[in-house]
Amino acid sequence: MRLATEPLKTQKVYLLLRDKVVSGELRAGARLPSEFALAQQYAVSRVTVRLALDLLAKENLVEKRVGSGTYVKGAEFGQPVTADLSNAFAHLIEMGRSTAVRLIAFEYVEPPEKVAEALRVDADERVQKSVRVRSFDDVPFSYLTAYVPERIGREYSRDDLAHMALLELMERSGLRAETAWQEVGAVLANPEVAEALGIGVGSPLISLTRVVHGKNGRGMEYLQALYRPDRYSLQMNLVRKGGEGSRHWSPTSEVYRSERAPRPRAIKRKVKT
Amino acid sequence: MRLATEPLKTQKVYLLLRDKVVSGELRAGARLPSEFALAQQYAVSRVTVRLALDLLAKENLVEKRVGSGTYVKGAEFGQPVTADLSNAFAHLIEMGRSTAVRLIAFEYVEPPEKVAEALRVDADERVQKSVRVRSFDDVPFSYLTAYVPERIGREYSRDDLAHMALLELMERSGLRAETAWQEVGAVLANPEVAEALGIGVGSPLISLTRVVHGKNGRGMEYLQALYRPDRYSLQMNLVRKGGEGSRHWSPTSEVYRSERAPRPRAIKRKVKT
DNA sequence: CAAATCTATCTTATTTTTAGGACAGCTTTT
DNA sequence: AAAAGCTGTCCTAAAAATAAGATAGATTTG
Repeated sequence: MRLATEPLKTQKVYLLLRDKVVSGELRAGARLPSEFALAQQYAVSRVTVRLALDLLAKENLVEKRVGSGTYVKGAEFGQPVTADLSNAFAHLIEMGRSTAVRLIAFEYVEPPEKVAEALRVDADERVQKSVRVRSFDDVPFSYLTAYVPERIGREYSRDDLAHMALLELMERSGLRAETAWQEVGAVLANPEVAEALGIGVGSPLISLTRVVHGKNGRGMEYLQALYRPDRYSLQMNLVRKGGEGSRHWSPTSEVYRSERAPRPRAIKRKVKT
Repeated sequence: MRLATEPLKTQKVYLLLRDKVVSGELRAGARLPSEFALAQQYAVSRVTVRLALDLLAKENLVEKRVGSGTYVKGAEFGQPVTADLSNAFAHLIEMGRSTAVRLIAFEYVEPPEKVAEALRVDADERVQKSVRVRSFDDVPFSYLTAYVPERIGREYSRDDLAHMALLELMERSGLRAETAWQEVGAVLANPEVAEALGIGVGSPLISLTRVVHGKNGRGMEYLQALYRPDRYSLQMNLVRKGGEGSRHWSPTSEVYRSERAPRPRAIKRKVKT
């Protein structure tokens, strides 16, 4: 297994500057301080600053102009292609349709403790574990690990899974999802996931864990989803409902942002012989 | 400015292992693979693995036993203390009450472009920028950067902000939030944030960006929140609404997980003279 | 009790990163 | 046109991180 990243100080300067650019603290078109000035500011050598800037340039966040300076290259990532979907469930189905899926793993295994608990499967029951990578415009953006009780999993084939959304398959089998719980967090990409998503090990990922229950309260699906935050984000609109005194907010929609930079970003990885 | 962190590969192995421990993939009491095995697995030297493990041990996440192995030291963070709140808005207020806040910055500035756009402030209008760190049990878990149009910001004092939730202050001034948009993502901690949250640079964070609009459609607040995923998570329950054919899901509540490990974790930082 | 396994410690060598500077050439300003 | 300031490139040296292996002592297993 290979661990590849930017060196230490470089990485740090890179992150600091990236933050300033992305957050908008440095506006589009603005010139960054000179490499020398930055070097002094962060108490590192010019070499280091230079490496950091090169990373930003490769990401298309800044532009270096010889003899002039380094400029923030914003303004292009203004209009992300978004698909506004009116509810969560349709969203899931839609995702299954409009994006390409690669099925990486498909097997029946003993469930990890957490999964067994969440799905409330019988002690001896096995679960179907599948790993899928979803892409949009040939750029992978999500890494999905799903666990489904065997009795449910047998209702569809390996091939089905590669073509249809999981919940859609379940609907087809007459199973109806009733309730779901989900949790959002952030994790770092491990080598396996990093490879599949074309990012560096240690990149930040959105983690979404969802447990779907059916009518009888038994678990239907345990999903662990990892998303590249630059390619996918969870968005929601909240509207205050009810009258004057009410403090109730209600989400109205979830938005799926597919794109930010126009072209598939080159896979950044150091390859050693 | 001083940049201090763990070395590169060490840092990475540390983060990867930490993730496995915190996420529960490695259960409390379980023995990690031997140092040698880990070294092979991650293709690094034993020295590196060792450094990473030492960091985990210092954090009290694992325990090293001479001659035996390294063990996950969990069991304490079994039951996250959760406060189940029935809606988003009350949630925000509640957060303001039950947790301690440290006001790091409070000033009136020209808004970053993004903010100006989102809030639709006048070209020359300034905004109040505040940075707050919220703690629970003396452990910081969120880093909040809020922008409020000056005319609204003047309605309350610096001191108010250190004691009450922002939206609550607005309500007090007779302003009502009507709609909001929010986006969830993941980012890496930069040195500033890392310092404030007591974590290492490059740790993963949940990023939540929210824009709150009032009645007239003008912006009231632009919030950029960063959360430690091990101390805070966004949870929601979804319930299918409507009859047979309906595919509508509706969130019912948001849950705030305040705690995971019992005691304030020591701030891990290398201090260089 | 012996064998196997594991962590602790130390040593040496190699690789990678960073520092610090010099200089050429391009751009902008004066 | 000259001056000032900037990036691109190259070089040398120091510092830091990592690799790889040997050995000692603790612990567990058979």
